[in-house]
Amino acid sequence: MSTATTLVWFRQDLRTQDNPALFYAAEQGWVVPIYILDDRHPGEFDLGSASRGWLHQSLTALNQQLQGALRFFRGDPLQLIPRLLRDSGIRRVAWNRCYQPGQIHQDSSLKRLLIDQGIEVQSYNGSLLWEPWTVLKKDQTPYKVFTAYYRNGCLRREPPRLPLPRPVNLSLPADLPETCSGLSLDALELLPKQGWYEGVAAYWQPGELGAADRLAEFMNQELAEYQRGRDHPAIQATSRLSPHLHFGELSPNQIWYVASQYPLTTCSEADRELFMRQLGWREFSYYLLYHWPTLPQQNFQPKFDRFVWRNTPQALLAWQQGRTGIPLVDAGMRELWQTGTMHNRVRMLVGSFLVKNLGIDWRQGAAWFWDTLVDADLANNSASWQWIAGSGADAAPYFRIFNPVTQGQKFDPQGLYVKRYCPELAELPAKHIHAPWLAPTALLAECGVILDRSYPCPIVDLKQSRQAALDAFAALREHSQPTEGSASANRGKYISRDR
DNA sequence: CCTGGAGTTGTCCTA
DNA sequence: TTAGGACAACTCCAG
Repeated sequence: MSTATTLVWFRQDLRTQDNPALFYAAEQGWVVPIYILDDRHPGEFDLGSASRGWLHQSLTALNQQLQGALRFFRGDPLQLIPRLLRDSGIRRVAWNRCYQPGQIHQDSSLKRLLIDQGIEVQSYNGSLLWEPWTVLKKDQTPYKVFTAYYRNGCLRREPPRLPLPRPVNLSLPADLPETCSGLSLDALELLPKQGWYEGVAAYWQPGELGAADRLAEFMNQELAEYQRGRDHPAIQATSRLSPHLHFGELSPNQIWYVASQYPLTTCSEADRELFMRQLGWREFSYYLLYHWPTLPQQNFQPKFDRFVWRNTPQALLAWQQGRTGIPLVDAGMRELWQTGTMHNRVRMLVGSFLVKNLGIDWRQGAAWFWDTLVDADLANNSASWQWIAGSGADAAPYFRIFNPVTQGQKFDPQGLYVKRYCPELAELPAKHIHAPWLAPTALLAECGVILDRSYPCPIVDLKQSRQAALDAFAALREHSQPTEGSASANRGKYISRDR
């Protein structure tokens, strides 16, 4: 194989458009695309079950885009890639960077290893608008506050790179040695064996084409109502692009430029900026994870280490299964189970409920989301759970505790969202749907609701548990010590999570 | 080094 | 009914 051939290693960039590694490899000659499933990561987060199902479909789609030339492998990239290069005689490798701490570590080891063997290695930024190490304050330390990071750190520097086109005339050689042909996609065993994934799959169209459709539909149908609708879970007003983004079926750059160039005759400046700001939040999560790699395991604010979480497996199970007796919480948790996603506002609310009303460690919530969300993303998941718990960077103040009844009345006033996922409450009038335990007994009977039988009573008293949380968080304050938040102090160590 | 303004998404009580 | 303030300091960040 000549030096004009590049091994292109796909990871979280499962697309052919705006894919720097693929684009520049194709410019240079032949391309051998590979995917490696590494599900024996030592000290790394394994893919959750929902993500594995999505990945299977996304790889199917990518393989179609690549005319069936994608080669699948399973194992350790540090051993596989050097072997593939040896066996095939290919002397160049390209990939787009990943940003999980374990991946960064693995990639730099691999890069060193390959360069020592005289292999040319090309790595690109394919998944972030701004590289985390380029956005720093004047004193060269990383930001901890979103608004300053986004406004002064990101928006004032040079704009994100423009998206690249799909490579024309992709040259995909077929004549590689037998040992380089890899496995079938099915041999990766990504599809969950249980039937539940079929329900999830019905809601989504994984893959580059599905992602492009979703983006176009969001722009044309939903962006104009974004500000007004995005907080109402019964309405489809959010972009639902997160799983596509997570697997790199489209890049943030593609979204950024489609949005920023969208004519203001159709949407308002406020809608557009609010939406683009969400991409900013994604950047901020990756930024935090990069500069504070312990974000998935350790409280960003060390004073939370003193917090004593309640170990109540039954309450955790009730939360996971959507039978806490709080309709909006249960609706959200059931949406998650049935569709692999959950509306953004409801995520905050079920998170607040788990941490503040049930007093359960945010890591337990993060672990469940990790396993069940099709958009499970280490950066977003960790940063967001720490945000809602109050332990994070620029987090919600501890006294900001969501009341799921009030939130329901505000954002699901008709109870349509609750009714969709809690059909046993469907007959209840809107006035009572968010707090059935307060409804008149006669009315409940009339609507076919038997508390503790057809639908549970609340497993906690909202008012009492709120006060308990306020007291517990206030106690953290009394003997608080100076916090050491230095980036360098925390860097380097990545401890595997106990699952 | 000092200073002052600001900080995603809330709730509850009071007037 | 509704609007405004309290909640609790504390750190961050820019000038």
